[in-house]
Amino acid sequence: MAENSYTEENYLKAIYKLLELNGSQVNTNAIAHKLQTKAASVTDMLKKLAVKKLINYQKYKGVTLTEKGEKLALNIIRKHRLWEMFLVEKLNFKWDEVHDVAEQLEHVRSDKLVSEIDKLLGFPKVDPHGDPIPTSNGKIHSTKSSPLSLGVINNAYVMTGVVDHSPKFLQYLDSHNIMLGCTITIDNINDFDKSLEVKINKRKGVFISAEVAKNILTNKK
Amino acid sequence: MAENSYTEENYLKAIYKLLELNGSQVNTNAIAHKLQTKAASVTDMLKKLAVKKLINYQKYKGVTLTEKGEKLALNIIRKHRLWEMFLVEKLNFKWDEVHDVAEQLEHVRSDKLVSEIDKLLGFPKVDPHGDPIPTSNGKIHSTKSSPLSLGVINNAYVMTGVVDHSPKFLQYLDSHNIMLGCTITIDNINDFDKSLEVKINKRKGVFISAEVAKNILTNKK
DNA sequence: TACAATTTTTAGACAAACCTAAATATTATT
DNA sequence: AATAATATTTAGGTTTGTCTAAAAATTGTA
Repeated sequence: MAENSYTEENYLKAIYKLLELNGSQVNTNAIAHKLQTKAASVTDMLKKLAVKKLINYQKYKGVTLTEKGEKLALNIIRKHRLWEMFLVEKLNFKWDEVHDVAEQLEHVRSDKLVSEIDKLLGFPKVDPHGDPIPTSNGKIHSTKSSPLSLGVINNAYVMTGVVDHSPKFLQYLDSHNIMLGCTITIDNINDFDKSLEVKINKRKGVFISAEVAKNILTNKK
Repeated sequence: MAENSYTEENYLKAIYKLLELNGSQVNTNAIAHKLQTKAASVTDMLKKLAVKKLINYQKYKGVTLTEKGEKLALNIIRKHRLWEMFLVEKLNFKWDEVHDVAEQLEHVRSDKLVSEIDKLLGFPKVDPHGDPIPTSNGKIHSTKSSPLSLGVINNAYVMTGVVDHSPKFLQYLDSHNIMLGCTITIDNINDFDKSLEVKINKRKGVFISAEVAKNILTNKK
C-alpha cells in the first residue's frame, strides 16, 4: 500500500520537526537547509508528497502535514527513538553516538521488529536525550519543560532533556557530569553575561554559560 | 573510501553464494535469476563492479570475486547472520521469519553496532539455520556436513543445518519437531521412493520424504 | 507604490539502477 | 562445419532524486 522511499520518510520527518519548532507552516528553504539539499530538489519532492496526500502544499505558501503524513512522520520518529534507546541500553552506545546509526535503522520495515524492541526495552517513554517516544498509534506527549536559562535563582530543577543534540554538546555535558535526571539548583545568576552558578546534585560551584543553559531542558522540582 | 551502494552489496553477496554452490565461476543469467532482475541489468552492474576491482570480469566469460570483493561479501553475510541470530535469540523471531528483516539490517553501516551485537550474542559461530558466521576479518568455516539423504541405515546423525531456507520448509520442520541439534537415526530406507523412516531424538516412526531428506544437513554422530 | 532583495518554482540535465528489444557471442546439435 | 539454440551484451529508454541556471512570485524597503 503506502510504499514510501527512505527519502520520502526523511522529508516527512524533517517537515514534522520544523513544524514542531516553527509552529504553523514550513517553507522550502528551511527543508532544504535541514536536509542539506537544494530548494529545487525540495520543490520536486513536495509535489510528490502532495500527490500522495502526505502534505498540504500550495505553491509559494509553505507546507503542513496531513493527518496521514503526520502519522508516518511520527512512526519514523518512534522507530528512531526506540533504536536510540536500544543502542544505549543494550549495546553500550553513548548518547552522543546513537544518532547516525538510528538514522539508518529507523527505515527498516518490520512491525514485529519495532514492537519487540519496544518490549525488550520495557516500553520506554523517552529516548536517551529525554525526547518522548511516539506510541504505535501516533500519539506523542508534548513535554512542557523549559530551558535552564529561564530558571529562577535558588530554585531546584530536574534535567529532562536537551535542545542541541550535537555530539559536541552532549560530550560537554558528559565531561561535566551533567545528565538526564540530575537535580540542578541555581545558586547565582551573573547579571553581566547571564551565566549561572549551580549545584548539580550535591556538587556545588558548577559554572554554566548562558549558551549551555539555553540548551538544557528542565522541570521545576 | 569504499562507498558501496546497497545494490552493489547485494550483487556481491549473490555472486559469493553462487560461487559457493557452483564452484569456479558465475554467469550473468544465474545472477539475474538470483536477484530477480534482468540479464541486461546484471551486465551493467558487472561492469561497474569490475571497475571498482571487486570482481574479475571478462565479457561472456562469467565472473569471480577479487579478494577485496570477497571480503566485502563476507562482511555482508556476517552482518546478515548476526542479525538473524539476534532476532531469534533476543526478539522472539522464529527461524522462518528472520530472512527479510536481516536483508534490510545487513546494510546498516556501523562497525560498533556489529561488534556489540556479536558481543551481546556471545560471539556465535553459526546462525539460526546452522550457517557459519564469518569473522570480522573475513574468515569462514566451511561446514563438511552432508544431507540426510546420503545417510546410511541404522546410523545416527546430528542435524546441523538446512539447504532450503524457505519459510515453507522451515515451518514444515517446525511442525514435525525437527530442529538443529536433534539426533536423527535412520531406521529404514524405502527402496522405491528413497523416503526414510527415522527416529528424531527419542521419537520413533517419523517419516521423511526424499525431498525433505535432501534439505536436512547432518554430521555423523 | 515601485523597485530591490529574497524565496520559490520551472526547465533542462545527470547518475544510479532498472527495463525492452536488437545485436552479437558462445555452445550445442545435426 | 554449419546451423540452431542459448547466453550475453549493447543501445536506447524510464524513474527517482538530485543538480544548476533562469524565470516567476513574494516580501521588504525606500
